[in-house]
Amino acid sequence: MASIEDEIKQNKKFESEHQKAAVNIMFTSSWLYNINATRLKKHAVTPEQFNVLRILRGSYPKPLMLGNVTCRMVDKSSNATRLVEKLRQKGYVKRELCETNRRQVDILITDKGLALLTKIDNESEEWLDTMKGITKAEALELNRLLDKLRS
Amino acid sequence: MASIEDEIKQNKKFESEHQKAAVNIMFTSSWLYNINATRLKKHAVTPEQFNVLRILRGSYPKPLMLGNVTCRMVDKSSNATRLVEKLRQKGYVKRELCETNRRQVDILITDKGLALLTKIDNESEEWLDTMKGITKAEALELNRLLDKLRS
DNA sequence: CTGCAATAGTTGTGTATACAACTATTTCAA
DNA sequence: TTGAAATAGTTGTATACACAACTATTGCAG
Repeated sequence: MASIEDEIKQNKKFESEHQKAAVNIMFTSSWLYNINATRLKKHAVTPEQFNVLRILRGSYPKPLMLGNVTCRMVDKSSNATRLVEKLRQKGYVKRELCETNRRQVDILITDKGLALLTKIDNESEEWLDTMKGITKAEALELNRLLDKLRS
Repeated sequence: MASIEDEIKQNKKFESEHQKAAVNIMFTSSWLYNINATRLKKHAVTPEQFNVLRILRGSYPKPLMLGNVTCRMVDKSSNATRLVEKLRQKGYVKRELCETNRRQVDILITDKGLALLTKIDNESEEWLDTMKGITKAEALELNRLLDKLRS
C-alpha cells in the first residue's frame, strides 16, 4: 500500500499530476497528524496543544502575547484563547495580564509544561522513525518543493 | 514569505531536515485546505462534503455503501454517516436501504449533486492556479517523495 | 481634547474529527 | 439449530477550526 491512488482506492487516474500532488499532500498530512496524535495521547495532550507548548518553550523565559502564539501555529485559527485555556487548566501555562498594554494577554509556559516537553522529547525516537522512509537529501528536496509551491 | 521557517516565524532552526519536512507537509496541507474551502464556500459545501460527492460521482450510476465512501476519503473518519446526512438534507445524495443486506446503506449522488460538481468543475481554473508554483516534473517528484515517505 | 479607527482578545454557532459504546443484521462453527 | 463473532452503521461526548459579532483598550487625526 504505497501510492496515493491505492490509499484512497481511486479507480480512475487523477486529472493531472498537480491535482494528484494536492491530494497527496493533504493525505500525507493527515497520516502524519494521526501518528502524532496517537503518540501524544498517553500524555493527554493533543497535537495542537503540544504545538502551542513548543512555541512557548521557544520563547521561554519570555512570555508571548496571544497573537504571537497564533501567528506561529501550523494551523492558524482564532482559537488560541481556547487552546491556552485548556493548557492552563492542566497547569502547563500561565496567563498574565500585561501591565503596559491592558488589551494584551501574556502567556508563559510553566515548569510543569517544560517538564512535559522534556519527557516527550526523550521518547520521540519513534516519531523520527515515521519520517525515515526518505533520506536526508530527499527531505531537503521535499522542503524545497513545498516552499516553492506556496511561493 | 516563502520558507516554512518564515511562515511559522520560527526563530531557531529545526532539529533536522526530516522534522522540518513533517511540519512543512502539515503547513502546506492546511494552506491548500483553506484555499479549497474558500473556493467552495460560495456553493455552501465544505471540502469534506465536496470530497464525498466526488467519490460518489466516481461510482455513479452505481451507489456506494457507506463503508466504501469512508475508506476512499482523504481524511478517514467514523463520520461518513453525518457528512452524508448533511448532503442528503441539501438534496445532493440519496440513501437507500440495501435489499440483499439490510445492515448496509447505499448512497447515490443525485442529479442535483452531479450538476453542482459540473458547475464547480467549470470554475476550477483558479484552483489549478494554486498548484502552478511547481512544474509538472516537480509535481511528479513531489508525489514520488510523499508515496515513499508513507511506505 | 474628542471621537473614530485600529488593535487584542473573547465568545457563540456551525462544521468536522476521534473514540468508544451502542443497535441491528448476518455468518458460521459447534 | 443456535448463539457467539463479525460486519455495517449510528450516536454521545470531547476536541478543534472558521467565521462573525462582540468587549475593551489604545492610538491618532482633526
